[in-house]
Amino acid sequence: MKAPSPHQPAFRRTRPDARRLALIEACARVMARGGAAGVSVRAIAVEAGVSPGLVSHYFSGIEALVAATYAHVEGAVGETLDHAVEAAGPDPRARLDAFVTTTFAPAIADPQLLATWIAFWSLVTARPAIAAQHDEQYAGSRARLEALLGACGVPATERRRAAIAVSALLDGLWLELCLSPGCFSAEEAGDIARRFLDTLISPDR
Amino acid sequence: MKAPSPHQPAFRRTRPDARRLALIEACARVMARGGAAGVSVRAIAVEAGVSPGLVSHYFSGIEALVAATYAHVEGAVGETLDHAVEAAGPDPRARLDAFVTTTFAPAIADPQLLATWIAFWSLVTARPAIAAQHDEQYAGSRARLEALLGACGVPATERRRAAIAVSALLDGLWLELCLSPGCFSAEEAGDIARRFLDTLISPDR
DNA sequence: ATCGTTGTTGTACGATCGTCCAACAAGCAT
DNA sequence: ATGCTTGTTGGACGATCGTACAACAACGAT
Repeated sequence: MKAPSPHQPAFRRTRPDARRLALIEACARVMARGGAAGVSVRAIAVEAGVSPGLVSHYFSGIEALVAATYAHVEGAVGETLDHAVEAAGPDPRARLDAFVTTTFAPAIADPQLLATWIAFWSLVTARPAIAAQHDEQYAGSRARLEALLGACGVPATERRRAAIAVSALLDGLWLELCLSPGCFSAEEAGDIARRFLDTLISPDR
Repeated sequence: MKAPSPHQPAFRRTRPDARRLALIEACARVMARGGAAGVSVRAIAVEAGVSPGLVSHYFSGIEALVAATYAHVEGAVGETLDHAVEAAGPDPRARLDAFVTTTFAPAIADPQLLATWIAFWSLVTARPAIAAQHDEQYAGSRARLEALLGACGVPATERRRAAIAVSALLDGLWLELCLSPGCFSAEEAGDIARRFLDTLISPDR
């Protein structure tokens, strides 16, 4: 090597939004590995390969980073579900079934993903801002479900309740699937959810 | 005051099991007040009115105390549900409805109670012993539900699935009711669950 | 080639964490 | 009244936490 360069850079500068995203993804990995209790500024900095000071530079605190990570992971989950629904074609019921099946697919019903939710939930009760963020996320999730149910012929007057019910059933199955994966299978969860949908959607169409 | 006593006792001795229970209840109160993240040996000791060293004396660590607290609170919830079922009389469907209604009653669908569950859940992924404890609790909960469903005429071959489904729906509704109490009411949650039970229980009896 | 900006580093700081253990005293047996 | 058992205290200890900040260096502008 001719090596005219006296040294290689000790670090690389990055566009703020890219660095911010890297920190968020590092936070998600740390939570996935060590659980919600293992998150710390230093662990995240090591995971992202940066100095601990950077976390404070991009986020007002560790809680803000957890909240941003939740928002990011929730967005990714939403995209995965949307793509699955779109790939299912035009038939409304097929789209709803795809939504259910994907909810229990390995990419989403992941014990490591649950750690992000738990870390976020643990802040909901005490922090009003976090509670508001959760309400917003839940409202969005329910709206998506209402649209899918409406396309299947669920009357507008029943959509709200139906969406709350489906959302709760899916969440409950998803939670248990993550907490004790050996108790029942993703296929069973999907069957249970689809059978429930049968009772909500009138067959006369 | 004649006060022949030079001083009043600096502390009172207690039977080990009573002190242990007092620490568990103090842990539950601390979690209810400050969320799952606020639990610490010192906070629990202050809440229980004892010295910090006592926590280490009765429990091998803070995680063991959280696990014991979860077991205790879960037992109390189970008793509340059992009493409600018993008070509902002999009719199987009335007993099942009482189970549902009580699940969403203020005593159980309590945001502060959720903190205990979250603190416990945050340990499930990383600690095998905690995971085993959760599996045991879930199996017990499902068995109780299976018995109630069986009494309502759900065939034995379908009981397992039905219990998983009902348990998931109740858990999902309970979770959302705790996380954002303003989104829907306990009455709505009860109506949704009872309507779901209608679809599981054949009316021909 | 040099400058200016700003993303990044590394550390110091005080607070708080869980754990441990020797000393103490409350209450029962004698 | 006295001694003994043991529940209880209270602080020491090292580790780790979140935060703040002055110095540094990468890199585009000039």
